[in-house]
Amino acid sequence: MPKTLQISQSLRAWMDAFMHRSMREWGRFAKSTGLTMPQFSVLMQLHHKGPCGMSEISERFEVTPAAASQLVEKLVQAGYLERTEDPSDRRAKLLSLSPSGARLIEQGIAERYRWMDDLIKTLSPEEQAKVSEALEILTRAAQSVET
Amino acid sequence: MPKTLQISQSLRAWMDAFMHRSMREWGRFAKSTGLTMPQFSVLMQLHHKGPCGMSEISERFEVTPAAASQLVEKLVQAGYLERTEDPSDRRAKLLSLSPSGARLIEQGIAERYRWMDDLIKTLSPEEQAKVSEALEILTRAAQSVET
DNA sequence: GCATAAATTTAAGCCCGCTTAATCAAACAG
DNA sequence: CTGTTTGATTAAGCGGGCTTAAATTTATGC
Repeated sequence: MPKTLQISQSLRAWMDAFMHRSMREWGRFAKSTGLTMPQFSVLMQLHHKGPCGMSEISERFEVTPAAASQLVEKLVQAGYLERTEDPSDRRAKLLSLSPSGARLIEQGIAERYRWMDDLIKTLSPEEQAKVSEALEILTRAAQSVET
Repeated sequence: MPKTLQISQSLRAWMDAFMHRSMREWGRFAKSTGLTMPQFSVLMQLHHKGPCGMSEISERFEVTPAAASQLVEKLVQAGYLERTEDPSDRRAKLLSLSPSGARLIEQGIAERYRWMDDLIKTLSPEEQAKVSEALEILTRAAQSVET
């Protein structure tokens, strides 16, 4: 088997195994907080990329500005988001996670990665070293390919 | 830095980078097919675990049997799922991907992993070998931890 | 064989996300 | 200053997913 095909297959196998678990767990966690997945995704986005404007939400999620506005409105009501006027353009709004929103996401991340930590514990030290190195390679490559 | 912490961090970094891209792409693809995420998830589940009964859907997605039934009904109507009587218990139903459903998922997977293949191409042969080995270790570990 | 339990389905109703269309306020171009 | 464009919001309406409750069919225990 050619190398490139082989690694491609290992990557897919891992991603398949991981994605299923991961998406289910996000869903569960979101549900346990009373948030819907779209709402949760917005919080995740803010956590990942930092504060942004309303239009960025609408673009990133590929929905109309109206939809974005309604989605954000609910999160503001729930106290997870802060929506302030953009000083440089008073038509625009600036969105950021509230402390409570940030706490929620941190907690979700912690829960979500717990099984991965358990998984790592089952590896021998040599395996851990190999895995660690490989992941750094991948992450570096992913950053350089980032759009 | 202790090994276990280090690998845990590399794993998280990679997963963060990967998950965001991945979930967005699944969403896009699902939308392009006219399916909703829950519908799509059911197809994915079937693809991943093979045929199963109605009750398994309801358990796995943590929804009532009624909800599962309605969800499946739409997928059957759309021609992506086949629903047959379980010969060993005529109350139960057996669900499996139709050829068209299988094709859909294969295509989604192919599109979804394209960027990963591009990513792999940027690695040197030695890096590819390391990554490949590490991913096999992880996948094996994930399977043995599987609930 | 009969009462009970189990696997699904159907129907009614709720909330949510999304869209389009209309509205409003601020920015901008002449 | 005025007409236009831009960013956001609101309202109305559609379809989806979900739940509960009721109905149907098939298995099971005694």
